[in-house]
Amino acid sequence: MALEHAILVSLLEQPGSGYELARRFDRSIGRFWTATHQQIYRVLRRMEADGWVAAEEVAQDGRPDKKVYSAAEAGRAALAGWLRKPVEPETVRHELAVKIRAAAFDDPAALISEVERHREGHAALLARYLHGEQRDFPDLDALDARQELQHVVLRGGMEYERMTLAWLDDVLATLRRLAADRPS
Amino acid sequence: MALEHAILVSLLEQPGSGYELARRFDRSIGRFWTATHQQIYRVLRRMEADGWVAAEEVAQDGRPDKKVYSAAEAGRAALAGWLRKPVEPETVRHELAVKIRAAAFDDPAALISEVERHREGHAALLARYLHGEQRDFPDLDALDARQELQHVVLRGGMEYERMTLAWLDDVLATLRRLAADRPS
DNA sequence: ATTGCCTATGCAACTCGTTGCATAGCAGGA
DNA sequence: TCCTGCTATGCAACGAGTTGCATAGGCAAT
Repeated sequence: MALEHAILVSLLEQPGSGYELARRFDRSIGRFWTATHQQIYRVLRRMEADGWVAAEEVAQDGRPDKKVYSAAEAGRAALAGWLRKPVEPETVRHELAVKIRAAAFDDPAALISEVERHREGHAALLARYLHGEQRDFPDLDALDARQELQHVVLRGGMEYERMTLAWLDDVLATLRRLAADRPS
Repeated sequence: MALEHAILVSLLEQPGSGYELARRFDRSIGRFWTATHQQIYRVLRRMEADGWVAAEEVAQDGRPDKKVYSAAEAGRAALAGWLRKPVEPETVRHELAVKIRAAAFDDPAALISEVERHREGHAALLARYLHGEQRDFPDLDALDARQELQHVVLRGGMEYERMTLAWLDDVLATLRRLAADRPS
């Protein structure tokens, strides 16, 4: 259960309501840990019961009330404990790789447009990363510890997208070669 | 539900029992789609009921009987349909990235050994890929369509590991710099 | 006026995936 | 001899994650 820890990190960086957390998970944090608002609300209630976070009801004008959560001392301690515990390697689910192997039993050309679609998505994500870097890290020589760590994660995301784009080009070249060799 | 499709691909490449499939998922296929034997047995029963696979009981000598499955025509058709349907981008779960951002609220030095452990795991996996490539693709200039597609997926895995190793070196350098700057 | 979207939280039902355990015969080593 | 491990399948219970729906007021556009 790492969702708790992802929420704790997000709340330590900035307190917020369940709704706000859900939107953060749709944007920055969600690049490496996805969650829906349902999960977030449920886990927040459990974390509040466990004393990991503190909630404060905030009445608003012309909007529903919200509960603003912030990380409590027990939560910070739990996070520190988790940091020191080894984590298993991620379980991978790479559907496109399955499709590529499946193409051997069907028409390879049928996959080309799907791979192109994925390529566009990754290119757009890389562009978003680069844009976000310019906005959030205008001076890369003057970062504090927190920003240094955020930026090294961002660099990982950018390198992943670059590598993926190059690989998808490789896949496309392979599919086109196979389609030319044996036109079905 | 893509487990069905991963199983179909594996059975098209080579028929086998649930147990054999589980071992394949631990080795080759499992690099991009993980599954336990429990999932595989359950899904195989459902696929047999749907007519996607055909099963044949095989009595063995000195071993329990096994049910050898092979892909049926309906399964192949379902796979072809799936190939042509767009697939959503994968939901990412990158626990190490969460930990790195969490280190900002704790001691960055506490993460170093964990990152080194991950680095070793990725280096070992890359070595296994390279070894498998030598074994399964001795002559890269004489591949049929199926092998071409298997190899392009393997290239993706290798590139991913190389990129990850470089990134983890970057992470380690960053953590060590932060640990030296503010020794706690 | 109505429609649709945004904020904000939540219930209920479902599927997916994991974990622990059970059976059962055979092989190999201490 | 006992213990461990491999082949081969499966049940039962649980936890994680998804989907559909509900509420409820305000805002903006058609």
